[in-house]
Amino acid sequence: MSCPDHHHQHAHGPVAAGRAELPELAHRLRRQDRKLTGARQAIFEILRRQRHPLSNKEIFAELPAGDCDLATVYRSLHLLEDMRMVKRFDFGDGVARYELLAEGDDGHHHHLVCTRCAAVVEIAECFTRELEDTIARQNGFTAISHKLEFFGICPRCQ
Amino acid sequence: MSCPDHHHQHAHGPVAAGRAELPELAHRLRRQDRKLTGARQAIFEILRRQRHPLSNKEIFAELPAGDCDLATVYRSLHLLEDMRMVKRFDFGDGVARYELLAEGDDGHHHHLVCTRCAAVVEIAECFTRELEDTIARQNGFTAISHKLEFFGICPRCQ
DNA sequence: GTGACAATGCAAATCATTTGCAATTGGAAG
DNA sequence: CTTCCAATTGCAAATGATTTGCATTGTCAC
Repeated sequence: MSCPDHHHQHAHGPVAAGRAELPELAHRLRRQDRKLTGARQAIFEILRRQRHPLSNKEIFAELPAGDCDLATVYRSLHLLEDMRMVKRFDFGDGVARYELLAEGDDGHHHHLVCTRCAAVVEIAECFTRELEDTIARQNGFTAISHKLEFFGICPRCQ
Repeated sequence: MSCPDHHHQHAHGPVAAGRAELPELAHRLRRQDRKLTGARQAIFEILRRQRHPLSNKEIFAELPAGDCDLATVYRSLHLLEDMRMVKRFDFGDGVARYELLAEGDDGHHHHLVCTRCAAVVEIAECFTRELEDTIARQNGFTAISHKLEFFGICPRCQ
């Protein structure tokens, strides 16, 4: 599904030019009998612009004046997560945060979060698949995955 | 990255610690003008017996018939956490779980959780302090720590 | 267009956790 | 063994995040 064809990209004016992502969203939605609605496009855009984990509320706040209900934001993110277009992260504060996922990317990476100001830095993978496999094998588990986040105090908060 | 070996069934506190724990609890409580109450003892006992992460509700359920209020369980665990006698874990399902901590032990270890039946296996640390330091240095962070949990499907659920 | 069914708004419902407050209780002091 | 007072607790109501029922609206295949 990496077809970068975009012969009809004028749904929205202000949208960054040269991006094939929206049509892809539309395509992936329709393939599952889902509809490309204004709310979904807007949410998608916000995630594309803010390339770091955003909570439902933060996304809702970015939405142009009451563009849609908070409940719709929740529902949209669940859908996008099921469709693997978005990945959920959990920083342990009881709030789900989401990041856009590139097609084909499983989005696996980690973060370094400041415990004072909540600044977030992305961390490249530093864990071998090998280790996961070893743990899986030793315990007889399958379909293994892991969640890893780092916490500390950022330079500015020190 | 180089991961020595890890095993399940790892009890994080020497068995010997078991006996001296209650008086220790009392001592540590009094040192901070805190009281050794029935509820706290009971909760402590439960955690000592079930050596694996328990949620507030689970602890509450183990408590002899309405021995204390759920709110008290929550309050007690916060207190024990502040006193570092208990460590909180987060499996990403929006429920806090706690494990007893041996004196002096920072309780740092991870788990392998079955996504079907929620079985939990303890995993020994397999992450070098070194890596944490590198990440801290590269980003200018201090007081760094991390949270890591593994998920998969256990043998019985496959 | 137009109908079918997905999607949304809104409000009420859940769930985990917290908190206000009055009534209790541990434990240091007498 | 009382006494006293801050620490605790029970209870109920309050939070906060997230979910859901339902009537209405919006998309899109035909």
